[in-house]
Amino acid sequence: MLSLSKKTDYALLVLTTLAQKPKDYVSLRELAIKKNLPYRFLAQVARALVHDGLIISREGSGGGYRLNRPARKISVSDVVTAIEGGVALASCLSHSETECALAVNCPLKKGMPSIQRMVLKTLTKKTVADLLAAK
Amino acid sequence: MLSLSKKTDYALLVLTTLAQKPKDYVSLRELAIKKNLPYRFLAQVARALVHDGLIISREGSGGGYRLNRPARKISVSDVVTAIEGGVALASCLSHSETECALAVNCPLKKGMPSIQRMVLKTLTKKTVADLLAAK
DNA sequence: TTAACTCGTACTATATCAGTACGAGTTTAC
DNA sequence: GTAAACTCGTACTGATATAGTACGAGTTAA
Ligand code: SF4
Ligand code: SF4
Repeated sequence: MLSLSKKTDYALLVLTTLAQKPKDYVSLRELAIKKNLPYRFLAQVARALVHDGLIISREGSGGGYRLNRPARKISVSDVVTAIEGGVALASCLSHSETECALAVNCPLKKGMPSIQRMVLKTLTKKTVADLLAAK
Repeated sequence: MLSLSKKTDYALLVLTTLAQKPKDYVSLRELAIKKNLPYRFLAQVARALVHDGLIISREGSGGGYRLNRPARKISVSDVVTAIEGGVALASCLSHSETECALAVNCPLKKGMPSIQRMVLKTLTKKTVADLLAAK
């Protein structure tokens, strides 16, 4: 089943939650308890989002996380990239990994990038704000 | 990394190959040898495609596989469905699985279907014929 | 100084993926 | 009629990815 990872799902959940209080620093532990989610796991997710500059953290008492830019400027693609490291529908489309051995004379190779682009475009168009607006 | 499984990649490879000789029954073993791919594994993939009616098999000597309908009528979405069982960007979008415990009061739940639809639309629009045409 | 936070890495259990093993059944050619 | 060239189907296995847990260090406010 083609799907987003649970981490990515959680990430979107965190982001939409933060988007509802854009100015406040929200405690992750509090969120974890309220939603009954594993805090340590969420923390990993949140840190990845910080690392990619999607959210900002403030340490110490009274700290927490808040969005680093407006929700409408955070695309699903940004989130997938932060958490999963990007989109590569075929392994020959991945920058990091070693290229597929079949690349030479592969009847797909030429056509795949177009699909990849279209999917990526979809994920780039959809923002956290859109997710909330659909409420 | 968001990606299609290797099985799906192989499936597309098989389909584009068959699309090049739409009338002939192509031996899978021959293809496997030519492309240096694991035959048994490919056979699993091919059978799944037969099962979903994307290709037709003929047993016995001189047999093999051929497309069951024109390449432009076989979408990437069809292939993903045949091999991976579908697309469910979030687990609450899956028909078969048990629904997510967070579904009640989840700020994402309302917005996810729209993304799912858009991705699905992309995958439905792209056909095996398109993949070949990009050659 | 302690309580409420985040940061960072290492570990573990489980599920999925990728592939192999094995044998049965079907059709054509000789 | 039998051998060769195919597909069919399930069961198993090894590797990798996912979904967490464990543990402790560092930071800030009251
Ligand atoms: S080269 Fe062909 S087979 Fe290899 S990953 Fe790209 S598309 Fe798939
Ligand atoms: S309900 Fe919310 S959290 Fe659960 S799967 Fe759907 S989107 Fe993700």
